[in-house]
Amino acid sequence: MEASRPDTATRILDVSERLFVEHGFEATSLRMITQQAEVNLAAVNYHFGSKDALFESVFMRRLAPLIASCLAELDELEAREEKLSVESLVTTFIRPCLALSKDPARGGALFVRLLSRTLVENHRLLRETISQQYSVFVQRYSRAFHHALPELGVEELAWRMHFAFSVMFNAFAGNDVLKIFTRSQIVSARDPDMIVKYLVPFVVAGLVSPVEG
Amino acid sequence: MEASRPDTATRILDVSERLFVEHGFEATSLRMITQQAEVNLAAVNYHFGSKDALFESVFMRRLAPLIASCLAELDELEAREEKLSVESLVTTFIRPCLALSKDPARGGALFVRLLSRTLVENHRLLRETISQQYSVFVQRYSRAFHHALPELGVEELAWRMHFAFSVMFNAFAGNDVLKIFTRSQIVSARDPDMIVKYLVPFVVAGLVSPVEG
DNA sequence: ATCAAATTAAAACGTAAGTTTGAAACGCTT
DNA sequence: AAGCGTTTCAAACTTACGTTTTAATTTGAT
Repeated sequence: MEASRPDTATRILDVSERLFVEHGFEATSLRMITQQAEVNLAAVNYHFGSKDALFESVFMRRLAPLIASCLAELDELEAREEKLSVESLVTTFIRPCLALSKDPARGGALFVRLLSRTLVENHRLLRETISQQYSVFVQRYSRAFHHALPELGVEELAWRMHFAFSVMFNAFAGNDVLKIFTRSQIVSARDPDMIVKYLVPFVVAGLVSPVEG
Repeated sequence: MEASRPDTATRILDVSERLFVEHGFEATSLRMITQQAEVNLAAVNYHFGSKDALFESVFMRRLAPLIASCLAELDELEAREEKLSVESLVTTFIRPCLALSKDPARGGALFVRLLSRTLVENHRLLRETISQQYSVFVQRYSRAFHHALPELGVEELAWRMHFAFSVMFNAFAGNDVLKIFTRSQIVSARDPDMIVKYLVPFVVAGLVSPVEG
């Protein structure tokens, strides 16, 4: 028996996710999407209402579970340990990202790249909808890191978290600044596990480094 | 006497730089550009040939001097010191970025954001033209970091440089992952000098952290 | 002042975009 | 099998895009 063909809406979501990552939102046309999804052009507007609403659907399908996974890991860790290590905190974020990256059924590494693109493109969706729904994400991690690194002031901690999530995020998204300048794809030919092997120590070292006098 | 109005080509470049950053290449139309630059629609194609060529001009106007500044700092440092510290190496990259960020006449922080967008959008320009012209950039930094951190294997060093440039780059571009989830703009309300105060220690700590047994 | 080159201007061209429409096909309950 | 809401389909609509064209204007050297 063959794998049953997903319904129209799902086919549209899957193809859109890939095309939005490859070409960006503006450069991806509904005709490209519907052609590759083998559905009628009007199907997008019928099922989602508009191209903008389609984008939001593509986005939220992956983001909600990812955030939930991170917070679940955080819950579990806080229930298990009294004093949280920075490395274990970092891992609560990295493990769900890693799991997502290795699971083609959930879009694999595609969604992290989409998130990255969307962040840089500064979509209205991010500024409005998501920042309201998931502000708890930052709050939880801020509290946890504050307990793990009590010697850091709030400003310094905010910066270090900013840097830490920035580098983790771009690592999973495969955004290699240096590949701009060189053809070698050594780093970008990414085995997700390899990323973590080098990523965690780097991030932890930056987070725990002693404050300057 | 009033400031003389720049010539048409310059006005187009200035407006394009801002609009490409704000809306991206695809979402920026020649009509938006020429309208805000107060020039005729046909001026873009007359002076630059095409929208693609305009983008390349916008991009190279800033990139070439920035790269040159970094390499000049590197030259100067290598001529002055025998053994290079990681921090001084990091600074050869950060100082030109900082100078650029603080100089509105050269586009200020705009160009770093444009570079960031272009990287994520994976433009043909980056894959082809620039990687050939500026591969020396990566080579120089790779050699310098290898001398400063001889105990690191080539693979581990490549990853750490990848992470280091990633976080520096995103810091200057103002790409704050966490701002997705929270309205507070504490981190993003960026005084460039503040960035450096916290950025350098973070990056250096990650780069020099001991290799794991 | 003149003339050739460079630049600006207005208008139109062909194409592709997102969206809408109305009919046909389908699936399910009765 | 009939009827009805849901979904699919082909086609057309409006709009905006990048680009080209042709003429008007400005510029600069003789």
